Amino acid sequence: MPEIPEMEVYKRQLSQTIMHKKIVEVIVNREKAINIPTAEFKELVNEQLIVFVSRRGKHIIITLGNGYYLVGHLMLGGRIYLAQPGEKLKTSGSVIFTFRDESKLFFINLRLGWLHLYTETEMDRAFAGLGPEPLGPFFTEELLSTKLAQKRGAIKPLLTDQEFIAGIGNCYSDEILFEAKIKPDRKAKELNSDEVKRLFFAIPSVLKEAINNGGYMEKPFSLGDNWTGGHNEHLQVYDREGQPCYRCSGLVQLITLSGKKSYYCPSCQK
DNA sequence: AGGGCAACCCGGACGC
DNA sequence: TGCGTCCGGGTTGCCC
Repeated sequence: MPEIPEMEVYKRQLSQTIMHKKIVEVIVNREKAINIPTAEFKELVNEQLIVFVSRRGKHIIITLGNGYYLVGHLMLGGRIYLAQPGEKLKTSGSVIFTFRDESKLFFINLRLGWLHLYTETEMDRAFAGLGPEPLGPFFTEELLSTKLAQKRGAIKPLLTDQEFIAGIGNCYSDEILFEAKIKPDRKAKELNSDEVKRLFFAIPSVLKEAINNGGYMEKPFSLGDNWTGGHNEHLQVYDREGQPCYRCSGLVQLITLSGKKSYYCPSCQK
């Protein structure tokens, strides 16, 4: 379930590999994944140049030469793969773009995930409800503190609320709370200023470390890529139920909060 | 407001 | 090896 670090790793690799390439073929194997009729989608995407690659929350954004935007959300299990010219893949892919140099960009396993073609207005509308980018300049301690004070619920589910902060999901919310030494069921508005400060610093610090390590994905982005997925063995609490905490040797516990799995160390998170 | 829940979807895990 | 069953995960929408 890609979150900011995984999408950022994709974004950086896409920026280095597909920029200024021209799309010469579009294959849509899964029509449900796109937002307009396939013929229209192909008409608007084929023959276009890739002019920019960016990210908003968990969305990847590919800007085309004609001013349209390909906006993708991988949801669960979705992934992106860049195949070298002539490289054969076992999976068919939900949507595939072939470039003039015969490399191919695969969007794979878009089951709940999607790849939409938007005008700028449509994209703005799609992103209108998203909270601040936690790695962006507008995410300040004061903003976080103010927003926390307005919320009655527990901090863990709040961190995964895309309207509260964009791009954090189930895994990194647990990792962030571990780093900040805050228990996931603590009420957001009851965090003291020291805890808010720790949370504020833990958010970018955990996300940036995960990005540097390549995120926690299982599959590479392309042949020879040994960056993607490097964070897997660095996770502190996520999916480590019953295993010793790396910080204090307490046992990592799993609880459910608002229907969300929440891993934490009961002895060093307060 | 926020918690609960169903729907979406199917790969992968598990049972036999 | 195979076939059936079930679960998970982010998001949306609807209910209370």
